[in-house]
Amino acid sequence: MGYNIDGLAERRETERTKYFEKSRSHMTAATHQGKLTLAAVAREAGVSAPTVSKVINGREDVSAETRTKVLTALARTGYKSPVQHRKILTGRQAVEVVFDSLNSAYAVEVLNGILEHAAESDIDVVLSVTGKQGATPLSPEQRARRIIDEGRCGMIVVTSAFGADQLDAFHRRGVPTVVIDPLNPPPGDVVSIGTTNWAGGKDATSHLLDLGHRRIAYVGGPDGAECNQARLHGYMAALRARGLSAEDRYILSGPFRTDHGVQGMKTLLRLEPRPTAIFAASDSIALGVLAEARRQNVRVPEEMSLVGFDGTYLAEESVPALTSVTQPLQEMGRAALRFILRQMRGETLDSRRVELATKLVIRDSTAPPQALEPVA
Amino acid sequence: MGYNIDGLAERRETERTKYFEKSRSHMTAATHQGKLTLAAVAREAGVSAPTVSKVINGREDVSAETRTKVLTALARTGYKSPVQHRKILTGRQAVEVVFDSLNSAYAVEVLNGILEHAAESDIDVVLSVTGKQGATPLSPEQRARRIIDEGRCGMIVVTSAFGADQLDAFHRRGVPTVVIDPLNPPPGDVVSIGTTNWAGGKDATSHLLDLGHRRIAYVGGPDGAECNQARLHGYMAALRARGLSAEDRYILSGPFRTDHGVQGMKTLLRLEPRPTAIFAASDSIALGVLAEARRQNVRVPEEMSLVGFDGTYLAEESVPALTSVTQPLQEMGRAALRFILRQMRGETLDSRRVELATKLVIRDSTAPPQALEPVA
DNA sequence: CTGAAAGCGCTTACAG
DNA sequence: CTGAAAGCGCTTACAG
Repeated sequence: MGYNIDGLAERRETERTKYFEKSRSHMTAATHQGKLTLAAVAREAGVSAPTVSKVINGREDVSAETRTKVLTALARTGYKSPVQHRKILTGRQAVEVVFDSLNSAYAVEVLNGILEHAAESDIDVVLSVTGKQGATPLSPEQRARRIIDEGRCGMIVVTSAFGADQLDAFHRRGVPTVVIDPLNPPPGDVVSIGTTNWAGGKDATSHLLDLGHRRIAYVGGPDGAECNQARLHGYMAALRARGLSAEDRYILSGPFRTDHGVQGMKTLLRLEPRPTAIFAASDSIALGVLAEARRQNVRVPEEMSLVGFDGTYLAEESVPALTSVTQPLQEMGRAALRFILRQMRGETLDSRRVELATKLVIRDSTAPPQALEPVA
Repeated sequence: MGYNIDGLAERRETERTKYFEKSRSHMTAATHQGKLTLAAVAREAGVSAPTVSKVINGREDVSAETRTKVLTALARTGYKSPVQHRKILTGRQAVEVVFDSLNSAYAVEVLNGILEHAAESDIDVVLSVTGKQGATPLSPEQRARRIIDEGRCGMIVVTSAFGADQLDAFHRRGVPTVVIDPLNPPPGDVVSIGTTNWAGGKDATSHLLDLGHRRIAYVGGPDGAECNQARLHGYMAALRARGLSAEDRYILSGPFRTDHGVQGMKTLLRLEPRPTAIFAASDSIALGVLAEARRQNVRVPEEMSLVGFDGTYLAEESVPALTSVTQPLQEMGRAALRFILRQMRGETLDSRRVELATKLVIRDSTAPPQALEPVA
């Protein structure tokens, strides 16, 4: 056998991780007795060893069908290349995590969830941030290669900087990959985690309608973002359910940032008639709305009700505290890692898309329209 | 050839590390032309390949004389096993980074600085957070052992959870370690990075004095924290320089958190005479002060001036924007990593303690006492 | 103690 | 697109 891996195995017998044990339990009878070689995987998949080699090395000259068979066999047997194998015997696993930026409470909460679950599972987290790439920008193939070379056990993507080609490159090479709240649906088989944005948008809007508001504006997120579209459609659905229709001029879009909220509020306050309530697509946007309201002496919630989205600590700490649609951000992070661990163990996933439930949390920024008394 | 190392070498020709280049320059003519295989080393040593294999794998059944010949040849040719070779060609170094928590703009900014410099230096960042430790709590020795086993190139500590014993354990084992803004001075030789807290505290207070304030309160950080003591002493020095003395009841302490600011403001507003200005030991504390001011309808800066500390985006985005002592947080992160890289390279450091300069940034939360007109 | 020979696991080149 | 065959580099078993 190659490169003295077994000597190592002997010396460090006690350090085998639970994974390794688990992955063994998924091996089929055929592979159970022998070593788990590439040839064994080939047998399992009903193809030749060279074909498995090609799939592992990301060659193009493999049919989609064969590739699928091989990937399945790889997952089922829990095959590890000698390098990975050695890594499992001697070291800790690490998951690669990539964020767009950490400058949002949203990102930090998701990261907290990942870190927590990683600590529990004894896995390292290798963090990087898009835009802070090294001197040499990498092609999707190179990046995938590197992830494999470094022996990462998977990839959590919380950025829109990775296109479908990149995600596909990870997936084709069998790197378990999970995308959190993607702007666009990821390609084919890549797992994605989101929340019930549509329901959240509907809940936020219904709450305002229940309070008696009829002119409700939506200060939305980026036009292209799927989560924003879902929230917008939830908003429209709630209006329609009461026989109201959305007015274009009450619907804005822009980045999930405070300054967009400031601009949006300026725009809305110039309208005649003004809306009496605003549903903001994120807490940061809502804080911008709130700041501009304060500058223009528009009292919240007396003269303007405001609902945010995300439910981060920003919502709790703002004055007035912000009614907001809470997303289980930590849980999203935890779930992402959980999925990767499952894929590593070769378990079959029930679904490629998971939506966790949002929950409207009512605080002090919403009230009936034209309320005369400040909320206590 | 084995495990695709050569294809890799081709594809990543440009990425060879200086390392590798160095080892090449040691190759003899014989090995220069071909690949540097174990067989080539054998030729060089005048023995067979199996013999070299035995030496590399630490077998006993090799004569001392033969072993010496082989070791010499190994050194002269710079032979690397496939695994090592691969690691050199593809492998990256990683620095271990430990935070107390990421739930502060302060922490995220420091982390941003680390990530940025890491990306530039092609180094991975392995992040963890204190309190989210795995199932098995590690002893200082075990933790140090693990850092070494995983081949980390260094350790950046932004937490008070590691005591002097832990830091010492890292240092004794030769793991380059840098502590950022430690609550207490780290032991002996460990490098620490901070800012000019004393000067910052003095600047903040002098600014308020210059505006004409005489009753200035300090809503401080944790009693034990060195950075807090320095800020407090800067505050007192500024007062003394004007012939004023600090009043105990104007000096509070507590955690660097919003709720402490809220409580502090409640306490101060009950005093008679009230202070006309507050120096808060962090932006989060200042935001708590600001929130309570709003609740109690105390206008800032007209009825109460407020200076924060940190200069994170929180200060910029608050309404009114917060005058604050800016710390170069990103630069602290960058500097920490820079120090580790230097220690790795064996450079001698001029100093075990670095203080970066703070800078007072004046925004809209400070004004002369009892100003009648709001600041534009 | 040494190394020729056999073997292992993976990859490559190429015939079909 | 696939896989039999050849090849590579390292290791092992064993004859001397």
